[in-house]
Amino acid sequence: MFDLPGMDIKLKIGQRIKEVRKVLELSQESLAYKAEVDRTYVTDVENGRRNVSIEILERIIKALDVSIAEFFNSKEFKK
Amino acid sequence: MFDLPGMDIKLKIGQRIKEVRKVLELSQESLAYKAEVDRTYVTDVENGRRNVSIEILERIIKALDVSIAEFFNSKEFKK
DNA sequence: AAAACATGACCCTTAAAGTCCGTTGTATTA
DNA sequence: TAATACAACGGACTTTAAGGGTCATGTTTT
Repeated sequence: MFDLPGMDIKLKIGQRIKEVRKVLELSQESLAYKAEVDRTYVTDVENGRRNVSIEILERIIKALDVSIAEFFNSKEFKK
Repeated sequence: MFDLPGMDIKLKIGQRIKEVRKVLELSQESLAYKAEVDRTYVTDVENGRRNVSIEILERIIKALDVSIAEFFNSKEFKK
């Protein structure tokens, strides 16, 4: 995992989702199911190809069982 | 300012932006200019009428001179 | 070796995000 | 009385997010 300061926000979001998902030992598909989004959509988000809206992102974060504050309280989102 | 647990994420985002903007004594228009978004867009976001994408939100947060982590490290985004 | 599972990479609609032109209301200040 | 600054709102327009389809690939299980 990398974290350059000027790194694309979409990639940061993606890797953070993947990171939390892995801790929960969830597949992309079951995360997608919980968040009520398409399976391929989760793939795209994790790979930084989607500029997600805050409502969809909130659903995904909720499905990861963390608060929004916790989700963003990670190295790549500080400074 | 209120904060019900089930409150719309769009409203939470909006009031948080307004809160930080007021501290900086910035007008909606000059924030819009800094964030390179339309002036009417800032009004809409602050009033919870826009489902902002993460890229636009990042620009607004940057224009508020806070990190993304700091922005979301606020009561309404915890649990 | 085949089946089942997980992920990734395209491609393509349509619903919605985001832009831009206004106008209106209010408060302040000359 | 105007003149200025800010916020809110509307309508029309352009761009893109959201969602879905399909095929390919790699791993694991039977």
